[in-house]
Amino acid sequence: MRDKKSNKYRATSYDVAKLAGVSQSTVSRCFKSGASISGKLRDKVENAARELNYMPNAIARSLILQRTGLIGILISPSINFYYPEALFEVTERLKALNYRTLLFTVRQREDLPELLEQLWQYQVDGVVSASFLEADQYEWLVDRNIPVVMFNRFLEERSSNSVWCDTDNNIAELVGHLAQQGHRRLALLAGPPTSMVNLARMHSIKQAAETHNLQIVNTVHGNFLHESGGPALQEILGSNTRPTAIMATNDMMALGAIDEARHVLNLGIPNDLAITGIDGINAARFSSYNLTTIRQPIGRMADAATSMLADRVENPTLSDEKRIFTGALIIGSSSTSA
Amino acid sequence: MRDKKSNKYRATSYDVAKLAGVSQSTVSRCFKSGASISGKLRDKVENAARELNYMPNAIARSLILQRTGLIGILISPSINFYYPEALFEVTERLKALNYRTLLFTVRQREDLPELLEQLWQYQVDGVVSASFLEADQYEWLVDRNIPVVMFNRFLEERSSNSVWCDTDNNIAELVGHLAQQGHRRLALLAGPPTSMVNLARMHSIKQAAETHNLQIVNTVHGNFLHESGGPALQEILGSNTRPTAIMATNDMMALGAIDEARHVLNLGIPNDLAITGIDGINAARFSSYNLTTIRQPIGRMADAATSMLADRVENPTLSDEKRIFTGALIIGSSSTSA
DNA sequence: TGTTGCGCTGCATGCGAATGCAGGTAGTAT
DNA sequence: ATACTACCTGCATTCGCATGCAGCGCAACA
Repeated sequence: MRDKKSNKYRATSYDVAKLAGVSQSTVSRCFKSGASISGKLRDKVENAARELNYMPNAIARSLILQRTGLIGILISPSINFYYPEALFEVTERLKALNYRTLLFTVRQREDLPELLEQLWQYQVDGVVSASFLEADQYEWLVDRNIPVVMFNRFLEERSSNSVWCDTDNNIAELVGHLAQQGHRRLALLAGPPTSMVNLARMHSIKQAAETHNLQIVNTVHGNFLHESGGPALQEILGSNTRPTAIMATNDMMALGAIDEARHVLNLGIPNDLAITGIDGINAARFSSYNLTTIRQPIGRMADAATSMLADRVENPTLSDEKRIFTGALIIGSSSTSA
Repeated sequence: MRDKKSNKYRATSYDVAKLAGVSQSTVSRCFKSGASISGKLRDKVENAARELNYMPNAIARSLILQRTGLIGILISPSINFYYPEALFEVTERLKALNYRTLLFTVRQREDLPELLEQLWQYQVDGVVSASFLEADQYEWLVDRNIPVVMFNRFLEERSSNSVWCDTDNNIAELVGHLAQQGHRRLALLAGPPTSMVNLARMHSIKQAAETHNLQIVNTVHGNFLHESGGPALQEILGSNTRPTAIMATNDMMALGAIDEARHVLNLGIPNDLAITGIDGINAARFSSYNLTTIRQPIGRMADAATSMLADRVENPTLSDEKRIFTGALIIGSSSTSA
C-alpha cells in the first residue's frame, strides 16, 4: 500500500470517513445524489473530502454499479472529414448526457473482432458505431447486453438501432436540378462497393436518373477519400461517352474530382463539367469548392444517436429503433453558374 | 444478482474456475502473461472460458492493478482539421501500445477543471493534451501521479513533458522564400493572442522578417478557423499599406484567406497576393489551394508523445522531457507561380 | 529410499465504493 | 410521559480479479 502521507497518495472514502468521524457508507452517500444525509454530517464529510482532495473512484464505483458511464465509439480514422465532425458531435452530446467516450479507430474490418472484445472487457455501457459493423458483430454486442446504435448506417439483415439520413428525396431533387440545368449524361463517382451508404446513394441516383431520363454513362468506384476523386475522374473522362455532370456519392471525392478537373484537366466547373457531392461537410462550403451537395443534419443525428443509446442503457428492453432524418439540398456553384 | 442461466449473464472467473474444476486464482493466472501454469490446466481453463464466453473484466482488473490502461486525450473539437489528424494519429499509437483512448473535447478553458476531475475519477494512466492546459492544471494532474504529455505545445512557466515542432528555421526559410519572390511587405494573419503556438510562430515570423528586411505592415488576429480567414483578410487589405504576401500562423486561416481573396475579392493567388500557412494539414495539399506551408511531422510527433507517456506510466520517476521536431517547408503555388 | 528443490495450485485477502438491513435518535402525537 | 413514526447512520457484504504465501507433488540427486 502506498504511503498515506505521501502527497501522491490518493484518499479513499475510508480516509474521508475517518477524518470526518463518520462511516464509509456515509461518505459514499454524500457523493450520491438523492441519498439521505443530514446537513451536519454532509458538511463534515465535504470538508474532510476537500481537505484530502477526495473524489470518488469511478472504477470502483463502476465495478459495484455494473455501469461504467463509458460509451465506445467506433470510427474510421481515414481522411474523410465527415468522420471527425460526427465524432466530435457525438462526443459532446455524450458528455452532456454524462457519459464518457472510449474511442476506437477502425482501419479495416479485420480490426473489429479485437476491438469488440476490448469494448466488452471495458464494460462499456453502449456503443455508437460510425464504422463497419456486420450483423453478427452487432449481435455479438447485443448478446452481451451492450446496446449499439449505428450512426449513419443500419443493418439490412436484421433490425437495429440506427440513425440514418434518407437522402433519397434530396437526391431526386438534386438530379432534377441537374436535369434542369440541361444535363443529359451523368457519371457516377461512387464509393466502395461494400459501403452501404454508398450503395444507398447510388441506388437513389440511378432511380432518379431514370425518372428524369438522364443517362448514366459511367460508374467508377473510389474510396471516399479526396485522393481517389482525381483518378476516378480521369477514368470517367477517359471513356467514350463523356458526361456533362458527375455525381459523387460523398463530398470528399467530389472535392478531389473538382481539384483534378480544374487544376489538372483545366476544365471549368460547372461550365465544362458539373460536380456534386453528398454529406455537407464543412469543407464543401469553402468557396474554392462551393460544392452542390446534400447536407446531413449531423448535429440532430448525433442528438438522436446519443439519446437513443442513453435510453437503452437505462432500459435495455427497449426495442430497436431506426430514426430517419432527411437532408437538405445545397445548391453551390459546382453545378450552376447562376 | 442476474440469473446465471440467462444468456445475458456475464461469466466471471469463478464460473470458469468451477467449470474447469480449478480455483479462481488459476483462471486469473491463465489470463495473465508470464504466469506459471501447467499446460494441462491451461487447456482446461481455456476450454471452460471459451464455453462460457469468458473474458476478464478490465474494470475489476483496473481496480486491483491500480492501472486502467486508459489514456485521456484533451482536444479541441473545433473545425480545424489539424486536430482530428492529431487525434487519430495519437489514438492509433496508443492502441499499438495497448492503451485505450478516453476522449475529452475542450471547447473553452472553463471546461477544463471539470474534465480534469473526470480524468482523475476515471483513473486514467496518463494524459495527452492537445488543448489548452495551464501550468497549474498540469501540476494538478502531476500532483495526482498522472503523467501528462503536451502535444504541440509546452509550458513556459515550468518544465513539462512535451512534444513540440520547432518551426523557427522553417519559418526563416519560408520568409526567405517570400523575400526571394520579391515581396517586401508582409501581413500577419495571426491566431488567438492567447495561443502559444500562435505566439511562437508570430515571433519567428517577425524575427525572420527583420532579418530579411521585410516590413510587416499589419497583424490581424483570427481564431485559427477557416471562417476567420476571410474577415481577417478583408481587414488586412482594408488598411493603408497593402502587403503583397500574407503569412498565416496556421493552415486553416490561410485557406480561408485564399478563398476570400479569390472568390470574393477576385485576387489572383499568388500573383496579386501570396498566402502561406503553417501546419501541413491534408487539405493544404488539395490542388485548389496547393498551399505553401510548413509540414509538421504529426506521425512522428504522435509516436514521441505516446511513447514518452507510456514510459512515464511505467516509470513515474522519469524526469520531464521536451522532444522537439522540425518541420519541412512545402512550397506550393499559393506563393509562387513557378 | 530419503532429501532437496522447484514448479504449480489454492487459500485468503485486498482494491474502493454502494447498499440492504438493523439499530438508533429525534420529533410528533396522544 | 409514552408510543409511534420518520429519518439517519453504521455494519457487513458485494462487485470481479490479482497476488503473497503456504502447501503439495514431482523430479533429481545422493
